[in-house]
Amino acid sequence: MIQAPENSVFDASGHDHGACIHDALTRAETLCAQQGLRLTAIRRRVLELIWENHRPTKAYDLLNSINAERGNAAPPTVYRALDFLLDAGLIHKIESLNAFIGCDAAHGDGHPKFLICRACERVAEIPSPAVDTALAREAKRAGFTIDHETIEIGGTCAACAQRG
Amino acid sequence: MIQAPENSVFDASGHDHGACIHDALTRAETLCAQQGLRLTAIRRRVLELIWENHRPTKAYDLLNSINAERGNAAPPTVYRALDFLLDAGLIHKIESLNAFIGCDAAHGDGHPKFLICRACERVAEIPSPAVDTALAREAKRAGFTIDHETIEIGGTCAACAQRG
DNA sequence: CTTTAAATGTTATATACTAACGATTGAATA
DNA sequence: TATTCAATCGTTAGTATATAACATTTAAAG
Repeated sequence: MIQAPENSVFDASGHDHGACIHDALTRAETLCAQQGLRLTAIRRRVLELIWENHRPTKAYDLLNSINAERGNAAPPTVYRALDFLLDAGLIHKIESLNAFIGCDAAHGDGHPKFLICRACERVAEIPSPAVDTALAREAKRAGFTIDHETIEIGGTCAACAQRG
Repeated sequence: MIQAPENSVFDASGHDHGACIHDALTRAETLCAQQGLRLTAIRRRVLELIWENHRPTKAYDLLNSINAERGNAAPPTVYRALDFLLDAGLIHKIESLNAFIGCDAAHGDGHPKFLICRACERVAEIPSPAVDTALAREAKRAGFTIDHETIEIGGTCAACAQRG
């Protein structure tokens, strides 16, 4: 189990990880039901593995886990599940790590933004309307239409900075 | 030659590409001389190829170009040159494309930020103190120390939007 | 049921990157 | 200028990430 640090967005103290995973899956089921998407066994399991890990998770780690359980997965099995989950907005890809993390909807309506601690490998999905506004202004100035934002801030979280 | 669109940061009208490449290499030479870095033939040629392309350029495309010229390059040849150029701040890696682009210093002192047109594949490196400020504020709120920012905004540039 | 589109299995391959070690080069200095 | 030593480069091999293509299975809809 992850040791609990003490700051806000990275805070894991009082984090009931079992409930966290359960909630994420419930949200996924609700969303898929609403949108007429099929959360199949593989897709559900991949999502669950990502939430269990609660860190950016690599495709081949997922592949190994799936294979340990069912013994018959090839890369496309996992990549197709990941593509589905990405399209459904249930996970995000962290481009700078080639890894995937559950969407906790902390970005609200805005674009997702991540603080990534290199020491503990944990990721916080943060809202920041101010960043969105500033980027929207820059885009407008350039006559640029935004589709997607990749905002990944690498560094050190408070807990890791404190422990040296 | 790239057809010239008409907006600001993506503007290529009146762009003398030969001079642009030449300037970039001159800047690189100056910087390396100042810092006691060795801009060797391979490193220089890789940088030049990236600027000639003037788009995010893949490592293996560079490898193929080098091989067409000299016939004896393996992946490490290119990756080592890219590592050098990255460390020297002469190029940036676009994480969302696994590709590399010349640093045009448009970010000034701040972290580099990119507008990436999916239609024409061109990239504009934009300054935005407002974005930097907003992110710094969010990081501070979280007690997070920033090392590196990956900010890549995908979308459509004005010229591509106009031509449909 | 039957049909059919979606999902999955399977094989193969493309793309991205790195480790390790020997050979060469070139800058510093004896 | 000869020597030395660290930086650079060549080379082989391997690991990591991702996709193409097509066969088979599943399950939703008629």
